[in-house]
Formats: sequence, structure tokens, C-alpha cells
Amino acid sequence: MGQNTASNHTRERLLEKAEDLFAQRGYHGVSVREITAAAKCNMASVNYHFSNKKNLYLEMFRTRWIPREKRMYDAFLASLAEEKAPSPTQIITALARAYLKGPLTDEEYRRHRQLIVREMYTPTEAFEVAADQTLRPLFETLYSLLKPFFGNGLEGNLTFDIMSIYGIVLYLNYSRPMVTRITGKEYDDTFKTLLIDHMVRFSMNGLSV
Amino acid sequence: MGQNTASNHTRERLLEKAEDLFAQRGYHGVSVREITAAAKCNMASVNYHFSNKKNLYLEMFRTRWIPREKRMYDAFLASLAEEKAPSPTQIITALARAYLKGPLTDEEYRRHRQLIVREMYTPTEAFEVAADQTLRPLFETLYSLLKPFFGNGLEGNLTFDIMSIYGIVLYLNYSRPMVTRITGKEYDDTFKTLLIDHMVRFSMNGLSV
DNA sequence: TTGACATTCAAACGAATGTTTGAAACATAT
DNA sequence: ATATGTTTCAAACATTCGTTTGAATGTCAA
Repeated sequence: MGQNTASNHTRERLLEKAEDLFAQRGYHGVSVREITAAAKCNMASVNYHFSNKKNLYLEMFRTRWIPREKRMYDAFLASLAEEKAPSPTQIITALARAYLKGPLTDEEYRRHRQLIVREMYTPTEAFEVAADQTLRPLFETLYSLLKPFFGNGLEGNLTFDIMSIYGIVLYLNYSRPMVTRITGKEYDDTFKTLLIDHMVRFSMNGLSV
Repeated sequence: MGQNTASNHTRERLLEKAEDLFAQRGYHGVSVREITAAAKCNMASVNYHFSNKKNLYLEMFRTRWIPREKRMYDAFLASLAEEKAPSPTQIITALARAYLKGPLTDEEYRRHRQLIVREMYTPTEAFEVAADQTLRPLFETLYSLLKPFFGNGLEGNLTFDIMSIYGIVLYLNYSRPMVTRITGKEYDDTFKTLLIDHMVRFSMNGLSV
């Protein structure tokens, strides 16, 4: 019933194109006609496979965004497991590697962050799922990892520090149009590498250790 | 022709409500009917005063967002003029005061940052105006102010530093839903003050001076 | 091949969108 | 008071939206 063995290609194409378009222009900025046109299938396919547009969006978040975020989280843990007692520098570096230079393509990273930032600004049901299943666990892991390096009475700062670090990661995204317009330079690979190095340094120096 | 002496109240109410709604849910997320209902006027008023919806959005950006950003920029310059040779700490503090504790209400700050972040993610004509008239001048001012404190060969970092600092200011906004969901705490005044202090410290430590 | 089910499709549906219309209400100067 | 120009309004406009329909096509076991 629904997705059988073969030829659920349409369903997958819909999820793929929906993610791309939703990330670029948001839920209200994209029509079902656009999505189905991009997926080269009939308009009714959305309602057949996902019953409605809203559920297509949620299903995309559940089956694509969440697993991808978990992959990065696992990559972060794996990278960290190589050290017995990781220092704050090693922790931040592992985080930056996993979330900026991890197993995804640049295009996937861009989509991934655009989707969650949109959710942060206008939260829907998807944000609750994302926060509970991926964001909170990551924050709690970082908190317990970094807490030993904080003196008493500084734990309060740690929450802000972690959130700001995550904020800088997200910031890599919306810096793109600003970079080209403010500095006049192009947002190329060299620029991106510099930006990542900067992020690690900026985060490390910002910690209240 | 258009706005005469008295009773352009409708026009102002439209701009006011349009800004509020556009900031909350974005251009496509708000209908003309909603805006005119909030402004307690007829639907045709939008087309009478602004010819169409898109132009209402642009006019709101031109007549409300840009002047407000310029007010903050002027407050920053005025606060800085009190010092003869401001240190990096004084520069960042002046920036934080002007852009976080300046002449606007909390509600105005929220709207203001939401609008520009939306533009950064899905730029329209409004972003070009904002970047050219306000963002770039601010960046250039910060750059020339901070440059003397940077050693040779570090000027490249300075661009990233400034952009990250501005990013943290913007981050105050989308941290709100995350704060309440990740930490469980409320986003009250105490929390906001802590967040601002953190931002100054975080930015200062992050500079490559 | 037949029959039962899954999937795709063109077409149409009702509701919502931005916009236009033309008359009514208001303002102001002569 | 009248005339002129401005602003508001209810109603309708054309278009687009998400969704539904019912027939056509594809799939595959019996």
C-alpha cells in the first residue's frame, strides 16, 4: 500500500525537488505545480503520495533532513572518539569538521542549513521534531563535553557559547549574498575555506574557558 | 497627487501593519487582505497608495527599515565620537549598544532584524537598497576603525570578524525559539541581558587583534 | 490472459490570491 | 453652495492556489 517495491521513483523525486525548492524560497514561496513540474510528474502525485502539500513538507523533513543531521552528529562523535580526553579545541574542531566539511556536498549543506533557519524563524511542526531529535541531543553532548573546562559559576555562559557557535555555523549560509555585495569579492572555495578557519578561531577565542 | 496634507493615515497604517506581518511571516506568507484587515481599511487601498503589493513591500523597506538602520548607525557614530581614540573594546561596545540597546523598542528590533534576515536568505530588490545604503557603509566604517589594530597580513581576517559580529547581532533573533526549546528557559529580559553581554565578550575575544 | 491493485495522468473543482472598477464619501478652495 | 480633486469602499475581476475526480496506464500474481 503506497510505496511498493519498485517505481516509487516519483515519490523520491518529489521529496528531492521539494527539499530544493522549499529551501530556496520557503513553504509559501513554492507551489505544488512547481514541485511536480520539477519532478516531472503529475500534480496529483503530491496528494496521492503525501495526501497534501503540508505533509510533503513534513515528510521531507523527517526522511531527509533529520537523517542527514544525524549523520553529521555521528560523524562528530566518531571524530571525537579518536581522542581519549579531547580538549575544547579538539571538540570545536571536530564539530566544525563534521558540520562544515563532513560527508555532504556544498549544495546539501546549503539546503540543510537554509531549511533549519527558516524553521527557526517561522517554526512549524517540523522544528519541534528537529529540535527534539537532533538539536537538543547535540547541545547536550556539547554541554557535557565542555562543562569540565568551565569554572564554577560559568556554566551559564556555556549555554550562550554553544548557541553562538551553532549560530556561526548557520551564519555561513546567509553570509553568501552579503559577502558578495559588501566586499565585492566572490564566494568561492578559497573564501569558504577562510571562513571556516575563521569560524574555528572565532569560536575558540569566544569560549569562556 | 497621492499623499496630500492630512489623512494619509491609511497609508501610514498600511506601512506599519505591512511591516509587522511581513517580518513575522514573510512576503508570500501574508495576503493583501490580511494587511488591509489589520490596518482597518479597504483592500483597494494598497493598490491606490502603492499600486501593488510588491511596491508596498519595497516602500515599507525604503521609508521605515532604511531610516531606522540609519538611526542606529548614527547612534553608533555619536556614541563613538565621545572617545578620541576608541579601542576595539570601545568600538564593539558602541556597536552593541547602538544595535541592541539603542533607541528602538524590543518589538522594533525584532521586526527590524527579521526583515533583513529574510532578505539575506531570499534577496529581492530591497536587499540591494539595504546593502548599498546601510550595510556597506557600516562595514566600511568598522573596517577603517578596526584596521589600525590589526597587524600586516591580518586584514583578510578582519572582514570575516566584522561579518561574524554582525551575524551574532542577527543571531539574537532566531535564538529565541531555539533558546526556549533547547534550554527550556524563558526568553525574558534577564536572559536577553545575559545574551548581550555574551555577545560583546564573544565578539571581543574573537577579534584577531 | 485475466483480474486485482498500484500508480499516473489530464481535467476540473472550489477557495484564495492580487488587482480593477465605478460609485460614494470626504476634503478644500472658489 | 458649488465645483474639483482626493480618498475610501463594496463588489467583481482574472489568475493562481491546493485538492479532487475518474479514467487510463502500469504491475504482477494466479
